[in-house]
Amino acid sequence: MKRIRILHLLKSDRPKDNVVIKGWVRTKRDSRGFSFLEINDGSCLKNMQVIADSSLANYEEIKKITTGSAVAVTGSLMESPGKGQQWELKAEKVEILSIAPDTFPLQKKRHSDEFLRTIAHLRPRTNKYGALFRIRSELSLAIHKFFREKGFQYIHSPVLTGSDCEGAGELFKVTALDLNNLPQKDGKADFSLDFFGMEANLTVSGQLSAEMFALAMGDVYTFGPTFRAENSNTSRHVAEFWMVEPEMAFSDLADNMNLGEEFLKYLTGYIMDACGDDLELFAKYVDKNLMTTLEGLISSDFTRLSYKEAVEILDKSGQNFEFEVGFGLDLQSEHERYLTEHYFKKPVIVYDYPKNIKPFYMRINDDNITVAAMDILVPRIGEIIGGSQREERLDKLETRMDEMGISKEQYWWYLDSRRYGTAPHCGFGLGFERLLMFLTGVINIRDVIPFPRTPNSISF
RNA sequence: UCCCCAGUAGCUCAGUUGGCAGAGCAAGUGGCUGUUAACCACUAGGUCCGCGGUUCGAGUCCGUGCUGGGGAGCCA
Repeated sequence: MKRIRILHLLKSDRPKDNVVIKGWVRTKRDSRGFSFLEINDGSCLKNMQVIADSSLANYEEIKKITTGSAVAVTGSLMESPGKGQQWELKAEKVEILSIAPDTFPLQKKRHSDEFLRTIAHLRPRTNKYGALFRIRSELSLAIHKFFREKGFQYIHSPVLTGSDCEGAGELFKVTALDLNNLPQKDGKADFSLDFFGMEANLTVSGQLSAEMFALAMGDVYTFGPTFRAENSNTSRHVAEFWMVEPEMAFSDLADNMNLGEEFLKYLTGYIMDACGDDLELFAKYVDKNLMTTLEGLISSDFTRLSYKEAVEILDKSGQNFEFEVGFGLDLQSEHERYLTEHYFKKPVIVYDYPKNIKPFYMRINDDNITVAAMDILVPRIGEIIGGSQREERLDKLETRMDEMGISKEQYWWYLDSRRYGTAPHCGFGLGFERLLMFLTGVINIRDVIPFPRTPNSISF
């Protein structure tokens, strides 16, 4: 008989006979003559309370069931006479699929996030991480739904790349050469003998691929893993993370800001709607202000101001910042958080940054000093979206690449898009994990990705 | 990579001035007629992160290494 998921069973509007559930025992409470089993199957936060009577043939075995054991229960769904749950399952058969020995590391009480990271393979069996990864799954779906409704097409940008893209961060090198016996040429490794005949890396961004496709298919997006080999040891960085990168043809920076704002509001509303029970756990135990923050994002118009105005506000703030504020200097975490958390108290979009702190592909403004860039800042996270209008004019792009010492030969294909039917276009990148942190109130990025990759840590 | 903090039972943590290694939960045994992170009693459980030093005596003080965390930079 096919198992029914606890999520669906708990939504039943009437008693049901002959149902089968399969899952893991969260806790067992024995009474004289019968036992209560709390079963969780991962389909939802709630457990199914199972009543196992001593009249069951294998009751002596049932009494030995431990936390973490896997069971299949056949029985009748009945109204529960006890308080705390509407339904319970009166067992007719309890099949013990496997008993977890007493070394099972999860206790019924709360564990620290630090400890759970050391058993990342078991943490989805806890309430918090089960809820988190259900939200992660729903959020992925919501991203596709948003773009589909907007007429965007999904592009699979490559994971292996020959270019280093915007020079964003350190690269993970990819090779099929024998690292213990590297072929040498002029004292260096000879990658002409490697699989691709040249150096290859894991991608740091799908943007350049997305641009090529936007200039063919109109509106597109990528959503996939990206890799940075930076030795970052913070609660906001991992070496492998997922990024969403939309790219729109025939659009300018204002369109880009509008899309970013609409996108964040859609996703936040979607999760509040689709993940009520799971989100409630985070509002209750992780961040008491979570719902206020999320509702604030949905209901407010994001403040839009130029980088120049932002610097003026910071200058006049009277705050004692650790880092200097001034035109031409990048905004630091503390500056971004001051703007969104204290000064405006809502999401903020900063645009028109000085060109010297931004990459080569951003469109130069008429002042020849700033570029058409925009960052969206949200409370608690800081920068959650970074984007720009791209430089579509071939001569300006080449000049800028020369200035910055970027090889035009290597990017011949990128420049081709500006030779043949170039058009204004723009896009942005959103760190998927950072969005999850914002939506759940979780403060460490290692806790919103199934198996985090950080310096010195790739055991799982 | 830099600055700061921490490491005691399977887990969460206490351990006073340097003087017998502790509690709750988990585990085991027994009890309890409907429990809700059940409850009650009992049992068992320790390389006090590693190495070195000071001392009559170190979980406690000093040095060093490792691991984890917080903050910063880099960035998403």
